[in-house]
Amino acid sequence: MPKADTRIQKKNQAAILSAALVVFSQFGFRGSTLDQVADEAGLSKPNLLYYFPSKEAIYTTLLARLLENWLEPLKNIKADGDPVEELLAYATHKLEMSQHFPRESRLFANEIIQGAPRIGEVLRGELRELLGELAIVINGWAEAGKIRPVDPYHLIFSIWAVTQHYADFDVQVRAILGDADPFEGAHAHIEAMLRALLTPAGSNP
Amino acid sequence: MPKADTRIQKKNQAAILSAALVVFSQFGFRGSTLDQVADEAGLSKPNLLYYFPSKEAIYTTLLARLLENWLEPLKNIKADGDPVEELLAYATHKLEMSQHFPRESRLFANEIIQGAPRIGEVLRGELRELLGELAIVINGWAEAGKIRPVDPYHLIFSIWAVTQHYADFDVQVRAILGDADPFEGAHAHIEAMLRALLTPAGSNP
DNA sequence: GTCTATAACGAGATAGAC
DNA sequence: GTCTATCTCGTTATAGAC
Repeated sequence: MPKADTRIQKKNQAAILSAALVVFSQFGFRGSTLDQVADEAGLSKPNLLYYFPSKEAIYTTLLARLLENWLEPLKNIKADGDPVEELLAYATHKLEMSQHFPRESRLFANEIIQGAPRIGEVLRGELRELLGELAIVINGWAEAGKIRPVDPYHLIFSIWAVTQHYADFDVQVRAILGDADPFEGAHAHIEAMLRALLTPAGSNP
Repeated sequence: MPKADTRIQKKNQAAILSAALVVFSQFGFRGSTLDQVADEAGLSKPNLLYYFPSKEAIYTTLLARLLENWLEPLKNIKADGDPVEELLAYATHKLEMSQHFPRESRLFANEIIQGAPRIGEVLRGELRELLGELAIVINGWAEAGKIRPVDPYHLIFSIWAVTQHYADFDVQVRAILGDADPFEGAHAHIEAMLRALLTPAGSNP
């Protein structure tokens, strides 16, 4: 990102990043070419490299932005809220991210599947720490009898898995469902699954 | 696959496919190079192309083999078995595939994320048909009161999602869990989740 | 700031000796 | 059957005109 000065520069930078998201999320870093990104952005290839020093720089800029949005919802789970509703709200938010930002999800998935060479440190650092804190909260809820006992880590993994599945495996989901909108049924199913798992025995009908 | 005659030929073919699985599952088709596959296989690049006519041919051979193992467990769900146990056995089997064949899972994930250009027909054809039949079975179980009412498609999606997550997002799972073995906790969690969701109200403690 | 042209390199595939 | 050498093309990145 050389200079973020004029309006047209910001616009071109945004166009490049938007185009790069489309391409990288489909083919991964090594499978994508600058020609594809340039075409998608409506710019020439050298012009891309005027705004960003390298292919790598475009990709890492994209990843860095993504990680912020990725970690932020985790921090919004409130220990003093209603446990089941807090976790349901988190899962619903993640599902809506899959619905409205599927390319971001696939970009992330590509990076992880390939061994997370560029964000491994974040996973082992900030993400791990965030989840450690959340695990304590969830364990506290279980001990207080507000939810049924559950492994907090695998609970989060399963929320990630089922929500991101609808973005990352979108092609497969739509191949099977045909014209039906996946997300309506998905939300109802995930809510039912989490309520069945988490709601303590003897709570409401 | 030119000739599948002699023993050494079969061995080299197997070495190539095994090496190709390692490489393609990590970098995807376009991100992988024949040099990498040749190195991994301990053969020269021209020698690879003696056994297979092209890079594409190696990849599609791998995909075709994978698809058989991928679809087969679905067919083993028996309509006359105990519903909850049948579905649990299927989920357990899928989880064990993630544990013992994670590269196959990542190869499949790469292909789907990139839009399934080579297996889209299988998804819209055989897989869709298989799931249609299974959905009828599951709906029958629900109507007979043997499981709680559930959307059969999203139930299968969620089983796929949570089991494959442990292979495809292995790096992230291990970054968070550290030294702990993911699969022990995973199995217990998935079983608890499915039993909570599926077991009809008023069945055993 | 944006373009054409091109350098430098990597990768899929082939030729031909052994 | 397997190798070395090479052809050819696609890709990243740069040089330099406008």
